[in-house]
Amino acid sequence: MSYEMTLTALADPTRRHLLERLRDGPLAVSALARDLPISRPAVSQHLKVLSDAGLLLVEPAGTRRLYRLAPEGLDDLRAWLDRLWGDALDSFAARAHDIAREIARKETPQ
Amino acid sequence: MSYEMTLTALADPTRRHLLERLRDGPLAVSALARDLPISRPAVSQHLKVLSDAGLLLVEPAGTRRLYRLAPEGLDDLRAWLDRLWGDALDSFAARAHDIAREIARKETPQ
DNA sequence: TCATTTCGTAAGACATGACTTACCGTAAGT
DNA sequence: ACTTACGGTAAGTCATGTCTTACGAAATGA
Repeated sequence: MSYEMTLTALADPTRRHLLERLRDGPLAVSALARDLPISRPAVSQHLKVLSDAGLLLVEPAGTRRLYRLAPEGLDDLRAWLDRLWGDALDSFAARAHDIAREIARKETPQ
Repeated sequence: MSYEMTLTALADPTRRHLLERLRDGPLAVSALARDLPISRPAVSQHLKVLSDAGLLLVEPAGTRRLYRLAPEGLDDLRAWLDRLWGDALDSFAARAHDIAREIARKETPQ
């Protein structure tokens, strides 16, 4: 949902591995846990974090639960990144040296 | 540098706050620490993480060190996000229900 | 030269989060 | 009804990371 939760979810290597495996289509929990060095409950916990962050969707299929990437899962994060690294950044980069010299002469900021 | 380090750096609320403050231009360490509820050394440690991840550039100015956003700091992360949430995702989203029904009938995967 | 300011690093305390095993509920097959 | 397979949750352990204080190095000004 929020970009904060998205970043928290993406910060873990195991969770990134899960996302990359789901890149090729939906998978059940046991299938995801099969080639990981951790227990199945641990995978379930990671899947919960990813789902709560809006990155995954679940679809029950019999006794199994199929997880897949949520198409709009990255929207909030992308919006935040775009806002942070916006156009103003480029102009500042161009003026960086001038600004630094001003500051060195104590004209700006603390 | 790597998108892994970028994600680790962006996962912390304090570091995100630092980035947002630097959105408006370069600042020194003490200035950044002034309106944060943590000590100045803690800020220095966060700035090191951000710099190591390629998100910040440093420019010495007298006894001070001016930190600013690195214009290309998000490039690797953006590339990884684009690859993960690629076009194939949409087609899978469209076929999700069909796939789920196949799986429920045990035709696909574990 | 001496004092002051700014900042990085080291060492240790503490909180957070990623694991484990144990357990329970649900769906499907016999 | 009984068994098996699948998966979520709880409780506790352990590692990782985020703080703190203490200290030292470098630049500035008197």
